[in-house]
Amino acid sequence: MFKGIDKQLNIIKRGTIEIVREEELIEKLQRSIKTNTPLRAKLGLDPTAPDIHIGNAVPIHKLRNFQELGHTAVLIIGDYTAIVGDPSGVNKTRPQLSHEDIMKNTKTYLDQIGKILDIDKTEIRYNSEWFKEMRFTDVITLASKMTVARMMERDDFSKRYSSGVPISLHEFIYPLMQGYDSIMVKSDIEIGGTDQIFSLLVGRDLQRDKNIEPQVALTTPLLEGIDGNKKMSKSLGNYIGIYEEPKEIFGKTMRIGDDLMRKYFELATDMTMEGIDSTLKEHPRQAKIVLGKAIVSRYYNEEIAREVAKEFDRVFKEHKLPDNIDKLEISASTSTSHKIWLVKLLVDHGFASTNGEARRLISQGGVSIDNHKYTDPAQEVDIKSGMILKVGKRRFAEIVITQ
RNA sequence: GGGGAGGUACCCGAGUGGCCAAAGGGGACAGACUGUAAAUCUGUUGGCGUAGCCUUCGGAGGUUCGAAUCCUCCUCUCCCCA
Repeated sequence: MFKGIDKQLNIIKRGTIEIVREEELIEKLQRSIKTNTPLRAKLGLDPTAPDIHIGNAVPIHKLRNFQELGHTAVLIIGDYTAIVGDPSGVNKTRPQLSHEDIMKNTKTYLDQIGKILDIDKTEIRYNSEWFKEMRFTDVITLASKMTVARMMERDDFSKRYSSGVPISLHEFIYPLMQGYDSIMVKSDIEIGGTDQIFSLLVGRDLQRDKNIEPQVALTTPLLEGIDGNKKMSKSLGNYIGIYEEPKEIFGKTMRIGDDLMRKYFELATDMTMEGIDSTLKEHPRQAKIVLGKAIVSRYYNEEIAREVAKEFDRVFKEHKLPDNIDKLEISASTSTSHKIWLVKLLVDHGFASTNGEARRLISQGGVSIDNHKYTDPAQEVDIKSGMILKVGKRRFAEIVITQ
């Protein structure tokens, strides 16, 4: 029923940074095979941002690997840990989320996770299940398992402390909560990004303290955002969301730096290492197209991937118009002559958020209609249906005048 | 509880009475170059139908012809002592 140890290990180890400890993982796998019992692989996600991107999808795909190997995927929705906010790797206290935000984010999370995991086979648990029942004395007891010195060994905390950035007391509780989750779901293996290692190890300590066999901690690399240097995150705006339009996913992928390609291939696609190696020998642009298609295929399908790649070439290589241009409807009643102030046109239809921004776009040569560039912010244009408005390099709209 | 230092635009950070819509950097946006690359270079980056006007420097008052800058109170943060 379960694959052999080597086969399983091979899959499990791809794209991981560290396994603490590998011997224990092997033991667990052996026992699993012998007793025909699936292992429980845990991944905790805090619904702190409403979207999943290909960076935080990395550990989710790792969880999927376990699921495909026949083990039990346990997904923790950290509706209580989200109240605290994971201090890992950040340089300031995270804002506390309201219950409504958490519930809203949870909903989109679950919708999106279905793109990666087999939801029906996934054990989904909310950590409010046990945390909301806790009494203050329980919290005190839990807190007693951790020392301040150990907490301060962490880079993120010690840096904040020495540079005078506040650390709130409740942030110390976070890893304890995450570790406590492991006890409650009887975790055999916990997956997390490399920045999670501390919390994962705390889980082991807490389990040991309760005389439970410690979980194996498995870390996956953090994926840099499309800017190429900072960790991919929603708040930095350097992410590729798995729920974005295929052409957005593809376009954003094409914009990453060449040297980031290998990592994206390895962590954001299902391609084999051999396939990746040979693809990277091609012209970088060609390789990047393969990458873009692979990522789109992962969350949509190959046909859509082919289409967006084709469209991309049309627009940016052949400099033609895209196949599908968003319609920009203008009511005829706005003006009888259809003469409209360009600035107003841009602002009214979301191409700029303020008049100032629209003026800037225009005077810098970023706006054209039917290939005619307008550079005077005071410009009024005579618009007709069918005219093509272009803003910047990649925003297009076809003007449609409605009665 | 006592003492000290601070809160400046999206972020970091300069600015101690007028020359401040506020240096510099980062980010973002646009342009050039290109492979829509990346890197680099140039420009823009509070609002307003913009040679002008309006609103900003934690909050509320006050002094002054004039306040980010001085005073009072409030509030938040950091450090030292207890």
